[in-house]
Amino acid sequence: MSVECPNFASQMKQADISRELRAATAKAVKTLFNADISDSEILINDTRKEFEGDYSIVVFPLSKLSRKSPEATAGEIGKYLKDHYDIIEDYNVIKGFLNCLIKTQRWIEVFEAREKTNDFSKSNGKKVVVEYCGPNTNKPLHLGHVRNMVIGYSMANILEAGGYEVHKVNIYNDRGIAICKSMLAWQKFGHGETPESSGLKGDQLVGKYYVLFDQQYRKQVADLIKNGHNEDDAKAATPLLLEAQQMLRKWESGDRETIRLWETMNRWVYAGFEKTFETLGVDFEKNYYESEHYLSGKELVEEGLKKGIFFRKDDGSVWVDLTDRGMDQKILLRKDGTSVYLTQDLGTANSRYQDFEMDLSVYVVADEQNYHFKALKGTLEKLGKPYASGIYHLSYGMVDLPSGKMKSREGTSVDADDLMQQMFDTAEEHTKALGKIEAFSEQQAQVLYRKLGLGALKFHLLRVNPKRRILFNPEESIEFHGDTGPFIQYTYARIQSILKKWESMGKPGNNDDKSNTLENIERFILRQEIAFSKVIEEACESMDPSLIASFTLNLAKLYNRFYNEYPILKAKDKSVLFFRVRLSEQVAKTIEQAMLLLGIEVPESM
RNA sequence: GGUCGCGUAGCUCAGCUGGAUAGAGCAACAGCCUUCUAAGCUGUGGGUCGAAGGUUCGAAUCCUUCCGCGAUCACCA
Repeated sequence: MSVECPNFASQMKQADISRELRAATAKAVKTLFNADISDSEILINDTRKEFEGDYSIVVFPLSKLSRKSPEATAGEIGKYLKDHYDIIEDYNVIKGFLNCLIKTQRWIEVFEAREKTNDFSKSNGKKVVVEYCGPNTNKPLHLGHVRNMVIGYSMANILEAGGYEVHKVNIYNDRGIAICKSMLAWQKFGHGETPESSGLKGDQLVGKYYVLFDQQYRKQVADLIKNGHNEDDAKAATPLLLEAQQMLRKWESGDRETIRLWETMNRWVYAGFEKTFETLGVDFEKNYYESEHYLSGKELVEEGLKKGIFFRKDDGSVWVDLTDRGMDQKILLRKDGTSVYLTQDLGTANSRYQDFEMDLSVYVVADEQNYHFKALKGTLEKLGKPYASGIYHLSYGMVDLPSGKMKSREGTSVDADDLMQQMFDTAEEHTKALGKIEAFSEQQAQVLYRKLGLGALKFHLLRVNPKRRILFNPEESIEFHGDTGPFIQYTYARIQSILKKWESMGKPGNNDDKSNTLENIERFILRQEIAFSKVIEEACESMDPSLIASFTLNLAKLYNRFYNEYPILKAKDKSVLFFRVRLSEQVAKTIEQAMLLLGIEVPESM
């Protein structure tokens, strides 16, 4: 059974003039020069603003087929197009570029088609799981997690717009030595402190003891060094570290008291994380816990051994040889039979496939783990797992401070909750300074500050290519002017203001009022509008939300130029007024959709 | 040392599978609100696209070498 539902992408394609032009050019080449060329081989650019035209066909490659000069070739193709396609108003040739001016009528038709396709609904029949966040449970979330979450959440939205059925999941690294350090410090120095008794968010409370552990630990190391130990010995021999290791062993052997403490403190952390997720506006369909999976993956190792893909060394440890893929040998089981990181991820990948049977599995994880994911994928491929090829590591660069890497235990990391609060405060300052929201209730104002603060923060993180490192200077606050989230939000709010005013005017204009002129800037806006679906496709293919960010920024810039240079509600001609209102409305819709793909909300006024 | 990534204006970044005189924002300077929201718009200055070769009609983009920065190559996760 198949349901015919409007497919955003395919309808948009019908309204894609550059695609029409490409097909027409291929036909022209066939007719004029009797040469075959596929549509995709024809390169079409937006005409640069210093020349007349909407789209430019790059003719250099075609002159090989015509055996004429680029200019002559362009001239012939231009004439053919103008004679045979009524979408061409005129053309001109400059060097090897054929600049085509599209008829106003065609632009209007395309615009009307665009107006009708404002939702994405058609599925591509594929499932994707997006794993993001992946925190340790011994400390609160920091700016690095924020970048991760914002990328993951946005990429999930973009994939959904691209037709995927999307499942967002989180993985909690809830066991190991790190959480034991927090537990031990709390046990020794906490005096029974709880989130309730201290008023601290649970994750902040647990993080406090993680930092405290490190401080006490350093003190002990210093003492040992003073008493004649060398540094390496001292680091390994402090009573605190030995105790933490002891605690980890007790945890692994299932010691009831240790497990109970671990459960309690993790519960605090999860409650704290939930608040941060809610404030940031991200969510997960399912949570995975390392504590439930760290033993799994062993069956896969058995399977690999049986198939002869893995091998056992003399000491009993099990390895996979990835040298044929330019990697090394990787250990899978220690000689005592315990599993390592890679083994665990083998196990989680497997159970994830049992849970979702996804076609694609996206892991949003920092680029320090590039090698690990290459090894994971390579190992699963060797095992012949059906989901191996669908593994995609969405690798992003870490966030640095001017002083270097963020380190939670040294207290140098930028706390996610603090940062968001700071953004809200800054948004409030800016807004109050402008004094445009007197009509707002306190409640409405708070909602606005949150939208603007998050808009600024998320856009700042998403507008750069994920694989780039980001330098965050706490001394310089994130901008609200220029190429920013609030600038785009402002553009949206401005349009809403126009639309409201238009309504209060009694909505002058109707569909009989056909405009037959377009300003250049209006054509530029339309050209940008109809590129949206292609940008979504590209963002899916390259797993890169920054493409959406650039697109949206450009659209907002074009609109603001238009807004500043031309009257909309004050246009003299009613048909022009009506068209400009509709164009504005459409731009607002696109901005809203695009921003939602980034996980950013837009305000009705600001 | 091996592998991978990055290097574009003072700063932060765009630049699609090679295409026109390399584009924005910030910062600096000069303009634009009795007119639809000035978180806006316009203009000016600012570049040997890390370096050198190569491929091409054509290179920031592709190839090679080199320089600089980072990550990784853990029986940590």
